[in-house]
Amino acid sequence: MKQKPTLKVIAKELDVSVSTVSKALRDSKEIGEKTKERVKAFARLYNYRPNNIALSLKNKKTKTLGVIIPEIVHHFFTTVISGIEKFANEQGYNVIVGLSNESFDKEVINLDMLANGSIDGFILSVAKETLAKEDFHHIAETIDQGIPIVMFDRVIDEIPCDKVIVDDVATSKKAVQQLINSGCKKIGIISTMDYVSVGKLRTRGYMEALNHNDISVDFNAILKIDDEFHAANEHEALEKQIQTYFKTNPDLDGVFAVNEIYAITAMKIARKMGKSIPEDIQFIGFTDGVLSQHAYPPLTTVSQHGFEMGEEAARLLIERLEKQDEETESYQTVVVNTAIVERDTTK
Amino acid sequence: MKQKPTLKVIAKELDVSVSTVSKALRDSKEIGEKTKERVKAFARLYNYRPNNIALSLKNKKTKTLGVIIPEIVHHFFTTVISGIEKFANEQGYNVIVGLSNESFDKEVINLDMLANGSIDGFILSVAKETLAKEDFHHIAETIDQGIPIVMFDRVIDEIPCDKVIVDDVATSKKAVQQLINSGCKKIGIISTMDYVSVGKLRTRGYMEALNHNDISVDFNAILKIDDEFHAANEHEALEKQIQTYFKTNPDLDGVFAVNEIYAITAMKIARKMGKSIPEDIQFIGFTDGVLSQHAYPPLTTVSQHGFEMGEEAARLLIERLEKQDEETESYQTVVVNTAIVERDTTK
DNA sequence: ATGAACTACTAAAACGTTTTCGTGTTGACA
DNA sequence: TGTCAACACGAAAACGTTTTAGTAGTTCAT
Repeated sequence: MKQKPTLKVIAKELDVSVSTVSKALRDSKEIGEKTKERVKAFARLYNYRPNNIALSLKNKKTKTLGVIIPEIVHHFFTTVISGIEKFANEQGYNVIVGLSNESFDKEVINLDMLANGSIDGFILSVAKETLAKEDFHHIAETIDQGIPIVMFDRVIDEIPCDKVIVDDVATSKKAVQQLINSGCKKIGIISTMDYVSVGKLRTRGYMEALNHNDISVDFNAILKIDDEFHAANEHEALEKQIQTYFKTNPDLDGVFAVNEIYAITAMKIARKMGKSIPEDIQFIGFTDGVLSQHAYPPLTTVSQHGFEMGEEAARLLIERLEKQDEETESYQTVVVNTAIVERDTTK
Repeated sequence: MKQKPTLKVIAKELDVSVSTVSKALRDSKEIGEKTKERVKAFARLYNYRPNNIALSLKNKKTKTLGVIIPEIVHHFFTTVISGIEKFANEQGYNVIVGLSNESFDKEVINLDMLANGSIDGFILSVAKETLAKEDFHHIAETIDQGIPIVMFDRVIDEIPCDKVIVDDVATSKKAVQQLINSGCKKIGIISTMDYVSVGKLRTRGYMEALNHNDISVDFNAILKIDDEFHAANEHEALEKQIQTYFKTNPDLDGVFAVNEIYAITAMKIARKMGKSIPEDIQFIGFTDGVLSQHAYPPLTTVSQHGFEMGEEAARLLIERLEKQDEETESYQTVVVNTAIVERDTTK
């Protein structure tokens, strides 16, 4: 087992000082050519690599980003991570991930664990429980300690920081309009509880589309899924809620769902009730993932471009980190555009 | 913006020495009660947290694990990560992820970037390109530098290290046997190229099952998907290969696919060719993910218990890290068991 | 011959901890 | 009164870097 050489051992071995070694490796002009060569050759031979931790301590920056998301087993989030990773790596940054599992406490712990110098900044999508509690002190405190945060997807309006979102209202309006254009007369929405910002906004877009077409909104056609945080039978509960929803709304011929799972589950249930898609009832989902692509029939969705969101988030964060405190320009909110990808659940 | 207090500023503020502060906070009996209280109160007030980087440098351990996987937009891998995260967090470890994107070079870079002191050990699933090249020097070197590696799923036999796998041969045999028991007469397999260890092993299990039932293996019924590493049209290429496969094997009434995507894509194509599932042709996939659950019809799969694999991998790694060099017990290979979850693509 | 200006290097501090080894002040005991 | 523990604290080293501020030794012009 070869131990990693340090500057000190190289120095001793070559009988020069540590500073000479350091400077030689960084090609300082203070050091003579022959010594430089000697040092570099030795370093190459023993495969010297500067110790990252020591550098972090010295420079007071770790070159790593902390990404905290509610759930990793989720196509949208992993796409975002891919985008973050790509951009971050290109800039020489690493990515450390924390999972909140939609839990407030775990979010706090994760923030805390990493805010002790392990990372330079956070990219965060807020846990549902946190949104429900409306307790954001941990986030505010982190920012207050000088650690920048970029929020994406699930953001908090009250917290001033960089944000990456899609225009949920406009996009949803567009999606519902598409349903209307395809001949739907009675359109429903399957959304989340209002405390989830995106659910609220998408519902607003839904209503705006209806209003815009002089269709009165039927509040019974608005389903807000109440998901217990991590009940074991989560998925059964979801099915049950959608089932009763369809029963109370038998005349639905179009459904807009705010995520893939809701859409696909609804489709499954509709099919079970004997409806054919898209003849009897049409569907559009939000967030384009593998599930939608491979669903039966393939689901028409609005694509959020998660990869791009990740890249943007990483870009915002790294730019702020590198700018340091020079110019503390104000916070940006980047809106990445969306696209409806038409597949077989719409006419 | 409150700056994080250090021991030094606390010491100055309270007019004691740095060592006193450190000891007081760690409840050393060397320090008098009143001083301890004074220090603790102050620390609590200013929310003091020891700087992780400094600790890492001092202790020569970072308490973080590096996880390098080929692809994160993949249900199996994210499940494994969840398992790793859970176990790691419970033990006070963080997880830093690197994506190889199935590329040899990116794998090398990732290993290199993190091996400079950033992490204490690796959990790794090898990139396809690396397996194809059979160039494992970067992995061997990392281990040689004293950084332990745990491999999972895609492992390398030649490299001695801890491993977490499923019994691919036995499981595949079981799956194919199930197909046989359900009345399939002509069973095919959709696998990967042989250099992907799991593809090879699962193919072996397939053949063993046939042999065991005195069915001769038809090598035309064995499809080894040739995926260009990240061609843009990756998925189209896959469909095309499967399509010609079905054409050359018109009498297939059972298909065993080594992953979800292959299975689902094959089902889609079979359906397009007018076959009904499971009446005309039955399917079993490997790796139980959302895709299988929500496929139409819901796909019978063998579940790999990715979460458990992640937990096991983290456990092996952390145990080795904490044991340090005391007892260098030999490497373990943990085999996590599998289960066939029957859904609607088998009779 | 003197000093200035290079050249090529070294010493030491600093980043924030923990820990080992002192050290000065008490109090008790002979 | 002198000696010795016990007590409460401090100084300094160490982890591996980078960087600032020297410092010898040489060269060159005056």
